[in-house]
Amino acid sequence: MQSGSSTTGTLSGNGAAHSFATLELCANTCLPEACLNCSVRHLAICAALNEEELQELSSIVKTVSLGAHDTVLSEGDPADYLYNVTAGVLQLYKLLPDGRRQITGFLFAGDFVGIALNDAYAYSAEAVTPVKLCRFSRSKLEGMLDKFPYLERRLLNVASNELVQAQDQMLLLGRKNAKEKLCSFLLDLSSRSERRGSDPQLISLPMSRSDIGDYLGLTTETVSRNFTQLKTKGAIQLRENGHVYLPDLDVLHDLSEEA
Amino acid sequence: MQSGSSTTGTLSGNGAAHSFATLELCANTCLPEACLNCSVRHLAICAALNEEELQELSSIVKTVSLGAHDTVLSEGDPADYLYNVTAGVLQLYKLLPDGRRQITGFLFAGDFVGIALNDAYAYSAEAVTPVKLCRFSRSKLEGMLDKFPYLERRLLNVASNELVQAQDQMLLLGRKNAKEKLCSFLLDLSSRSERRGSDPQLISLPMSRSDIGDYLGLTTETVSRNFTQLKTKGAIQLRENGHVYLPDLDVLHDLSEEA
DNA sequence: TAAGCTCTTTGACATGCGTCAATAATGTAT
DNA sequence: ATACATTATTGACGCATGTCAAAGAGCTTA
Repeated sequence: MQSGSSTTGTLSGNGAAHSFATLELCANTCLPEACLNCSVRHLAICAALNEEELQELSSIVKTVSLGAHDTVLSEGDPADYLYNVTAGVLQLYKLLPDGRRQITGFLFAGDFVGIALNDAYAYSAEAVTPVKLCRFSRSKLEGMLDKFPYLERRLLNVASNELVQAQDQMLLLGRKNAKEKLCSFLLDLSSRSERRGSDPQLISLPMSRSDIGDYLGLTTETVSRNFTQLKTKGAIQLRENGHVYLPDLDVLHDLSEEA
Repeated sequence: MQSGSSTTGTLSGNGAAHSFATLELCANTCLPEACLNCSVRHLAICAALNEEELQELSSIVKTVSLGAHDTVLSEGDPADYLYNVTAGVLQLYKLLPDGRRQITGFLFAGDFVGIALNDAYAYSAEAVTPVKLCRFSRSKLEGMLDKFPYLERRLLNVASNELVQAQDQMLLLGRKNAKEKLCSFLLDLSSRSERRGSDPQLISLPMSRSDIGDYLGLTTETVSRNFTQLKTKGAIQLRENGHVYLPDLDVLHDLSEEA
C-alpha cells in the first residue's frame, strides 16, 4: 500500500504512481475514516496525502449527491467550494449570450472541479448522470495547503494535466473535421476508462448526442451522422444503454488524425 | 516597492497585485542583481519572490535571445527548461501528422512557458518577433519550490489562469463564427496590451494572417476577408507596421458574441 | 398495451468557410 | 531606386457542416 507522504511530485503532470490494486465501490462519507476508504483516492488529489493527513482532510469534506441534469455550480458564482467526482459523470460548460454552449470537459470518478479565476467560477458544471461529489471549502483547503505541501504540488499537477488536455482539445476544435473529432473523443473516453480500471474497448456514453456536439463543436445531427458512418464502416458498434464497443483502437487512432 | 514575501496567493489566478509604477526597458541578464531590475518582474512568476529569493533565482537563470521564427522548444522534447518571456512575442502550437497546425497561444512579456506532461513538452514554441527569454533549469527550479512556497503558489496561479484562458479559447473555437473569433482575438490582445501598460486602443499584430488563422481555427483568406469587413464597417483601422487601432472597444465586444 | 414523451436518426436543402488562383501590397536586398 | 520574395487581399467556386423538418426508436407512465 502506497503512503501519500512519499509522493515525489514534479512540475509535470502524472507525478504520482497509480498502484492501487482493488477499487472498492463505497463512496466517501463524513466519517473520519471516510477518505481512507475512498474508492477513487488513488485517482484524486487525495493521493498526495498520507493517512494522518487524509484524516484531517475528512474533517473539511462533505459528500454531495446529485441527480442527472442537476447544477453543481454556475459560471460567475463565488467560488466557495472545490469538488472531486467520486461517482457518475459531470460536464463543464460555458455559454454565449444567445445560448450557444461549449462543453469544455466531461469529468469522471477521480476528476477535480473548481479551478477558478478571481474567486468566481469560470464555467458552469452540471451532472450528466447521478453523481457523488466530495465537496471542500476552498478557504479551508487553502489553509491546509500551507501544512501539506504535497497537496499543493498535486494541485499543480492536476492543473498541468488539464492544461495539456485543453491544448489537445484546441487542436481538435480548431483543426479536425467531424469524423476526426468523434474518433478522438471516443479514444479519449477509452483511455480514461482504462485508467479507471475498465475495459478500454467497451466505453460508456452517458451523455446525449447534443452534449457530444457541444463538446466537439458540432451539431447533434452531424454527430449522429458520423456515428452512423463509423458504425457502417465497422469502426464502432453501438450497444445497449449508451455503450460503444471499439473493435480496433488503432483504426480509430488513424481515423482521428487524417481525413 | 512591493516585497514578494508578503504575496498572499489563492487557488484562483491573479493572486498577486500589480502595483509597480514604472517599467524599465532593460532585459534580464546573468548578473546577480539581474532579476531585481527585471522589467517584467511584476508580470512574471518572479513576482512571488522577495529580493533575497530573487538573488538566488538569478543564479539559475540564463537569458536567451532568439530571432523571429526561431524554435524555442519542440513538442515531445525532454522538458528540461522553463521560460519567461521578457521581450518580444512567442507562439505555442501543436501539429497534426499532415501538417495542420493549431496555435494554442501567443505569449508576451511576462508570460510563462514550459508546463509539461510526463517530462516532455506538450507543444512547440517559436519566436514570432525577436524575443528575449529567461531560461530556468526545470530540475533546479523544482528544487527551489521546496524552499520558496510562494513560488509554487504562483505557478498554480499561472496554471489556473491559463486554464481559464484555454476554456475561453475552446468556446471561441467551437462555437463562434469567423467575425466573432477575430473580434474576440483583437479584444484579448487589447486587454493584455493594457495589462503590460500600453494603450488598449492601439495594438500591435506582429503575427501573420496565417498565424492568426491557425490560432482562430480559420484560413488566411477568411482572416483577411474579415479584417477587410471590420475595416469597412469602421470597427478597426489598420495602421502601419502591423498596428491596429480600435476606435470603440464596446462595439468590438458586441461583435465578439453575436452574429 | 397504449399513449406520450424525449432523443436519435435520416433526408433535403442552405450557407459559411475552405480551396484554388490571380493580383496587389509590403518588405528586403542589390 | 529597382528587382525579387513574401505576405495580404480579392474573386470564383465547392464542399463540409449547419439548418429545418419529419420519421423512427427508446423510455416512462398509466
